[in-house]
Amino acid sequence: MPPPSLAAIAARDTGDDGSAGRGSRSDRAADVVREAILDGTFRWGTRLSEPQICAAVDVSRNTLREAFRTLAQERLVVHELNRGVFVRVPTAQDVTELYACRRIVECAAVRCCTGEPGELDGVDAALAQADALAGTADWIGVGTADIAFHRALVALSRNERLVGMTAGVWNEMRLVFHVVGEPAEFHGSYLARNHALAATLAAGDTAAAEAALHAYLDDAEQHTLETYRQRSIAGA
Amino acid sequence: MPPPSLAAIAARDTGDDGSAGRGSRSDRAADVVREAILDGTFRWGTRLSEPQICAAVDVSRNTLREAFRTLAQERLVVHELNRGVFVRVPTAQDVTELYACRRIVECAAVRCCTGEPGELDGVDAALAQADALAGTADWIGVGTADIAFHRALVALSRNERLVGMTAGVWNEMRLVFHVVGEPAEFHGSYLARNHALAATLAAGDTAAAEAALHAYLDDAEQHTLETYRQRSIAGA
DNA sequence: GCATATTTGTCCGTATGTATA
DNA sequence: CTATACATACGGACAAATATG
Repeated sequence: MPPPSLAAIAARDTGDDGSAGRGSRSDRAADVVREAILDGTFRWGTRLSEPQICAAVDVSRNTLREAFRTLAQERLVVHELNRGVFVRVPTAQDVTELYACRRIVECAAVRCCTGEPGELDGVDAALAQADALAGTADWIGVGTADIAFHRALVALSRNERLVGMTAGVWNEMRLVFHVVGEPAEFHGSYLARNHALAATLAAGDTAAAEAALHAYLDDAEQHTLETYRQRSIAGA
Repeated sequence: MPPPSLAAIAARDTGDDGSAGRGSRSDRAADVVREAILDGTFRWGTRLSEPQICAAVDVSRNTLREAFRTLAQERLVVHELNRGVFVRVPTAQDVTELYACRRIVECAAVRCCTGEPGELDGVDAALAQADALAGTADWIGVGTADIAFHRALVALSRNERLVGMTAGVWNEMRLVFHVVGEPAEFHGSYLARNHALAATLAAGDTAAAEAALHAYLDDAEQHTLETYRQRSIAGA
């Protein structure tokens, strides 16, 4: 297999904002690699070679290793001693735990919904984004917007710490979507349910919304696990 | 103020297991510094000087910086660009969010209690530890055991990811306890309630246990915030 | 099974920029 | 305003572990 287009990654780096001002160098290196993982440039299970990526993003090994440490804590990569860092491969067991976490946190956050004006702005924005991308058949983008929608649900708790705590969950969900291959119909069916959920919330019926969300996550979990079984992906 | 006893920290390093075998050097450096923060050797707000700690734990700056990155993600220290790393100081706002997270996660975990034999072993062990330390008037130890008790409650979910997600919460709670100064009576009153909670769980009444836990966390939050107000600790 | 090449883990020295006294 | 101390980042070096032929 040919190495991923590292040149394109380096280009993204410089094209960011021109001046290399804000944030430390290792943070910006982490940004570039994170983006490449989330959009699928670095596929699940790929080993990330230090020398190659050092050259691509133009940082020293020490700086890149700090960036790797950040990404490891974000659950995007796993670090194996003396072997290097690899893009994480979520197992079937991971999928089960991921959805269990989401049921707990998302349902609790929805219960915090108060109905004050503007509260659902973030939720609606994610929905609009998903609609737009579905129109252009960009299903990876739709998957990302779906994640943004559910992250916006957690933000309803108005608890910055809870949002930060779930950051790793969304990263792993992005990897899960890449693993299942995101066929066109995978996210399409959930887009309608997201709309229904938002409407229930806007109507102020948080109890019904919570119940619907719980069922939604149960269904999505089963759907994902079924896809895992079909493709014989490791579950240990 | 005199610098903390760095020599004692270095001694702990070698006294760990003799051979410096398992884990990377940066991981072991993080272990030493983490322990020093959790047990109060490095007080809240303290700036952690790279040169001093490098000498104390006998690692290079690059390695120590990797360790700092780990501790920052664990929420024990905060990293300010070009200024260094500081032991985190939880604000009153942090306390509020912390307890909100705990209400959500701990109550959900308790609901997962099935009643199978041995399920409460971790919970009981933490209680026994707290009792023993209360007997020796080691109130810092009692606070740590209290945290271990509640961490064991989360483990009832049998969700390794949920346990990992809350790791930062327990670290910050430890810092909160250090900030409030943990007088003798601070943890003592909750020890009895922990025992009652465990008894309710052992009896299989998870609904009552969840209600009691919710009330417990409400009370502890108010108690902590009151102490914050009395000592005029920043809340922004 | 063995020798070799690659890669990682760790360290040092140093230059540059930034904050503080 | 200058000076000092410190954090940031680089490049090079070597040992150890791993992968490859």
